[in-house]
Amino acid sequence: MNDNRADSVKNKQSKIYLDIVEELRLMIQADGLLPGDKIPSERELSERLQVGRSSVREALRSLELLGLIETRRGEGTFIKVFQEHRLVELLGAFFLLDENSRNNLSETKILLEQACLQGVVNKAAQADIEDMIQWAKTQDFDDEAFFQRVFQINPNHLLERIWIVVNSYEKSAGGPNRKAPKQLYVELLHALMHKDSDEIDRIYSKGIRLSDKS
Amino acid sequence: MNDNRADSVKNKQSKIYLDIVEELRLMIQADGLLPGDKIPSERELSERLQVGRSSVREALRSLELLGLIETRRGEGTFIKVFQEHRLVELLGAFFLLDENSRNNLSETKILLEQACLQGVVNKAAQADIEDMIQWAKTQDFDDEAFFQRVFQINPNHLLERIWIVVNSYEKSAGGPNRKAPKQLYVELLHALMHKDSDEIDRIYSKGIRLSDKS
DNA sequence: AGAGAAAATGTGGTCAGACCACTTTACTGC
DNA sequence: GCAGTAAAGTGGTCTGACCACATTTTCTCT
Repeated sequence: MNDNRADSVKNKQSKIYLDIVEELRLMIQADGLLPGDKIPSERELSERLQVGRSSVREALRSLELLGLIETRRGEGTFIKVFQEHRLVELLGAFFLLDENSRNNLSETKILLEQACLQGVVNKAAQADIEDMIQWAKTQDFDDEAFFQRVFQINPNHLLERIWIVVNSYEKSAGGPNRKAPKQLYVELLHALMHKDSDEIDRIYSKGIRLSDKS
Repeated sequence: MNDNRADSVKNKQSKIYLDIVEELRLMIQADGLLPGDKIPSERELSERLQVGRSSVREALRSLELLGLIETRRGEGTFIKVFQEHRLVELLGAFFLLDENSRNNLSETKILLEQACLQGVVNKAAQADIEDMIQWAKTQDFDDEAFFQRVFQINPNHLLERIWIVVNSYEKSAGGPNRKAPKQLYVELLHALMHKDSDEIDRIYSKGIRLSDKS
């Protein structure tokens, strides 16, 4: 058996499908593939990586359940825009989080949101904030939708992605359903526009986060 | 959603492996299985659900990647403690193929560290801090090892997990090699013990994070 | 030549069976 | 009783075969 896979040489330590997940990650990274792009077919991957098609499928199905890729019968497999997937809800359905984890989730989420708000103050485009004020005035939204947008206008999208995960987890764990008066959100946006950090912190901590105590 | 295929009568609407995931969920719930418990073997599931073993494996491998189950060759498949999930790690690995996110690594890391320090002030056991002071005085360590320990004594281990990912990726992305005089770290620990938030922030931001500018 | 139909091709979806590697259990001979 | 070995059970992987669906190519009839 000449397992000539440049990097992992006969690495029986880990399971093949995990290797493939990693290979795919590298491949996507190397080729600069973006959401919507097509990745090689199962058969081609199987041949290229010198593994059975079933192993390739185990890897792809895993990534699909994770929401990272999407497969369309007869067409192919495509990279998916990462968004909130029902998967995380599934997690909640599987196992309940213990009290401690739940608190961690809540705390971490708040922390990310506070950091995001500061980030917006320091680095977001003023125009984005103004747009969001218009949006807030005309649209209906809940707490989640609000912060989703706030994270979008923060240039640090890594933070956004972490928040998405944590937020999903918290929801699936049956976290508190936060919802403050719309007015507060609008005030928060104005404070953001005026770069009034203290006011932002006050509205967020004392106002929006008031109702639920963790 | 008309996701009603429990009966599975020629219902080609959804993929088999997703059905199996759902079946497993119900099975676990019905039998009241807990972490550590063993679930039926692949072959038994295959027969019981009247599906191919490869489909069963696709489902199991997906759940395994999610960290919901654990498989041990020759033994079987077991339900895993939810705490050990690695969703954050996984998603993190794929997030970072996004070029833009890479630039946010340093910023996010600092943010996590600051948050961790505040968390230690508010919630860590005093004894842990004292232990760490002893450790710091007698051992040799670098910046990474120091914060690794700080995160460990912070009760919020979710934060730790996130940091681990961000940190490792920053390293692999060739981030700055931070290293402050040992004395500063010791001072930081003392400030932690005295719960002097301002001092902590000062030492961290102006001292330890002095050299590198982001 | 053009439009529509039919066939070929490509791709994911699923299954069955065959081995392998490893662990647990049962059995056997002393 | 005990050690050593055989058998059974279980996950890990591969191969090959179909099916279902979508796209592309080819063919046929006007």
